[in-house]
Amino acid sequence: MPLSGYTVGQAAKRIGVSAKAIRLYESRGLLPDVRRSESGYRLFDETDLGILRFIRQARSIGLGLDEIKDVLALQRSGQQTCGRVVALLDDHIAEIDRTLADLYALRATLNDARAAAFSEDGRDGAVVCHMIETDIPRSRVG
Amino acid sequence: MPLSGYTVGQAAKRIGVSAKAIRLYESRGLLPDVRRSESGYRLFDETDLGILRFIRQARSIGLGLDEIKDVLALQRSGQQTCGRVVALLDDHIAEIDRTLADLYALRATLNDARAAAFSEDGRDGAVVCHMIETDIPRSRVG
DNA sequence: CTGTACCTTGACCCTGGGGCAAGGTGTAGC
DNA sequence: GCTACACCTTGCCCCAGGGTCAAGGTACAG
Repeated sequence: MPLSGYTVGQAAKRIGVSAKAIRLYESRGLLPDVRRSESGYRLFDETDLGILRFIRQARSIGLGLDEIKDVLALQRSGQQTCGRVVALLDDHIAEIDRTLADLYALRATLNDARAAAFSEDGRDGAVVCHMIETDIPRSRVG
Repeated sequence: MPLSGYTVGQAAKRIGVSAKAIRLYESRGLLPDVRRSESGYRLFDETDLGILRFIRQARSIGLGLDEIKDVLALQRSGQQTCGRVVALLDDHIAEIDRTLADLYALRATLNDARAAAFSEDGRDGAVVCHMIETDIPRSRVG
């Protein structure tokens, strides 16, 4: 029985996503009502590929599968999705800013730790890494 | 039978880590040979608390449990840990720099997407979000 | 007919724990 | 002693976003 439409592997190759990822999207409800062949193969049409491109784009800018699912549901119901998408983008931008700030602080901390790691410990003459090794008694460590 | 030493909950409170986390550390081999009471309760001494503080510190600067385990093993074997720790820190700093660059690019992309989301689509007069909604035919979406 | 390339579902693995359940234990009050 | 309650034990499932492997069915070329 010849297959009309794209199998999951073909769709994966065209979109640039793994077949496993596509099955995951379907199982999470992002890609409902995928046609099946008599033997159970998924058969994707151009509409499905469009949705998959959408998902890939949305994933690439950090949206989660649940968020993407919500946007897709809005689209399917004929709603305007711009407001929702912009809100999601704003949330993600804000979170990225927080993450950036955290990473900068972490980077500074790591640099300090790196510098401190070379200093000598006065307690017992051993060279230890101050920033990290705070209170491990030598009795049980060495 | 009165318990001599800190139970997992007491240790957790003193260190500022969840009891569940402490059990995880033990199960991953970061905290070997924890003493047990006759009834099976974990009993932590000051040495254990020192190791737990070490783990908390190391976790706070982004080291993974496996990495921390390696450093602890070096310490237990009497090795100098500074070199290893510095190498780990360098790895993490480099990865943070990569992540920072990625996040900056992502932030820029999101800002572009946000701006583009407000523009109108010429195809069918509907206002859609260009950056994301690329090719989903209206036939099946709306 | 056979080879092999692809498909299916299912289950387990990763991080670093969170949360829950069933049952044992420590301790205090009465 | 009995009870109440907090805390402990182990074990299992859950989170994101899949990766990887297994057992078995299917499409297609030669």
